[in-house]
Amino acid sequence: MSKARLLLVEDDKVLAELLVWHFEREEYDVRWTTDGEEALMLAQEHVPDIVILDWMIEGISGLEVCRRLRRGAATANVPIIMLTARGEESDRVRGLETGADDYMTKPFSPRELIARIAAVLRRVRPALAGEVLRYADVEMDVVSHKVRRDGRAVPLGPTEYRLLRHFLEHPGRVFSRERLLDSVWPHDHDIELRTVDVHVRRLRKALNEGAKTDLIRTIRSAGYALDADGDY
Amino acid sequence: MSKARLLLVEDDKVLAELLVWHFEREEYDVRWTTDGEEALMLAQEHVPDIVILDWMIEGISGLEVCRRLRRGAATANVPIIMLTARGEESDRVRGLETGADDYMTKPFSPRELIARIAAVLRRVRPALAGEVLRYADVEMDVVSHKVRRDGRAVPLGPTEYRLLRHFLEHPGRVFSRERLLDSVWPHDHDIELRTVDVHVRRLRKALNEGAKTDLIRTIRSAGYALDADGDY
DNA sequence: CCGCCGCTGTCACAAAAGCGTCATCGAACC
DNA sequence: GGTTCGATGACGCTTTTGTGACAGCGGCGG
Repeated sequence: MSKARLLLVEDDKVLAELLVWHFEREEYDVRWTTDGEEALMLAQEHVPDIVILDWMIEGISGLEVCRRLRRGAATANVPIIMLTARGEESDRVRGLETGADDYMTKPFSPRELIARIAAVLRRVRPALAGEVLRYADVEMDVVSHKVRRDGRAVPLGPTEYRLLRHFLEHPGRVFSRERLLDSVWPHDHDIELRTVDVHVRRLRKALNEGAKTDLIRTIRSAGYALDADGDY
Repeated sequence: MSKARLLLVEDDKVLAELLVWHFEREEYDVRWTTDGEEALMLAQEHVPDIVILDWMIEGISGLEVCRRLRRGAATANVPIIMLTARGEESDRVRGLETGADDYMTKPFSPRELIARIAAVLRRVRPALAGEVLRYADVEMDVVSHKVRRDGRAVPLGPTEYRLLRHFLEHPGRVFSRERLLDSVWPHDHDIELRTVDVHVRRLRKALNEGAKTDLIRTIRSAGYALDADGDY
């Protein structure tokens, strides 16, 4: 599993360097900027797994950055932890309501921030926390790379594995072929959209071995989703 | 979509009642216990959408409850917010590492807790956090592309889906066929005005499956509108 | 170093599903 | 009662998805 990509937006250089040091010790792939606009650009060009965002930064405010990240389709679901010197309850509530996932008041301990980051990531990308992913009767052990359905081992190729993992990390959510190519395939070369269909088919075939119900729902002209709900 | 089910484990009765009052105002379906063992039983028998857990409770400790919830297959993914009087950093980190999703130190403001609950739920069950369009007994989950009426799944084609979505985004408003073609159809080629009629019919048919009342009102020589008011 | 084998990406074709149009019927309006 | 506008069912066509086959790549064991 690749490292989790973290974007830090903080204009206090001393604090930022301290945090970067801690983050790197935790094996995060860190990117750091002091500027709101630049943060948005960076997030656009390579979507991070989590954003640590100071409220008071150069250029546009942290709150505004948060709002804009939420508006962008690609970044709408990236978790955000806000940092701030403002300890007022109303500020905290406002931050959370704007779409932040968590909120820490300065001064805080890096260890606690690390712990909160881990808690948020565990929720958003369980695979990064080395847990077992489950959905309906499917289990994926991220550490041993084993997948079983209803207790029975399911043989998967590398791509099918990544595809299934992506679905398991976001059960129920619909993904367009584009988005799947973007998040499941290595970012380098251009691949035909329809290739996704083929891999979905292979995944289905492996997963449904033995007359099981299909867990992957096709949403016409929209994409695919993991879905055990038979009503559809 | 039904209300979010919340399990509160807190043995300070005064605080608990205050919180319950707040939770109910937020339309949560609240269950409250003071005891750790009982909490586990309750969680077993009816899996909650989120658990608010005091660290210091009767019987086994909150931390242990947290750990056991995480171990149970059914409850492994239920988000947990821990409450505690212990403000020590090491405690907070320990709580988060045990699998809590968030952590609040007493005293705290109910508003902030509410905001944190919303933040956590938004991530875990988008459907519970307002990414669902509703009108009367119709719900459209934009993330999973599912539509249900009165709890029953409604199968829709892409165009019907977009059409309904448009109506749900502007309930009660009347749209001319032109306007609908303009905002619901892809902007490329010219389409016969009457085609709208046909799609409205298909949408009605799917939506009214099983002798439901018609939710789409026809306004003669003007257009269509979403409208549950049967007085017309 | 060679050859086998598993995996991948792409294609062409088949099967669905959905779409737009029309002709016709029915209801509302004047 | 005539006229206008909307509802409806049928139908051929287009778009989208499913599927099987295949050739290329790359790793691995021999």
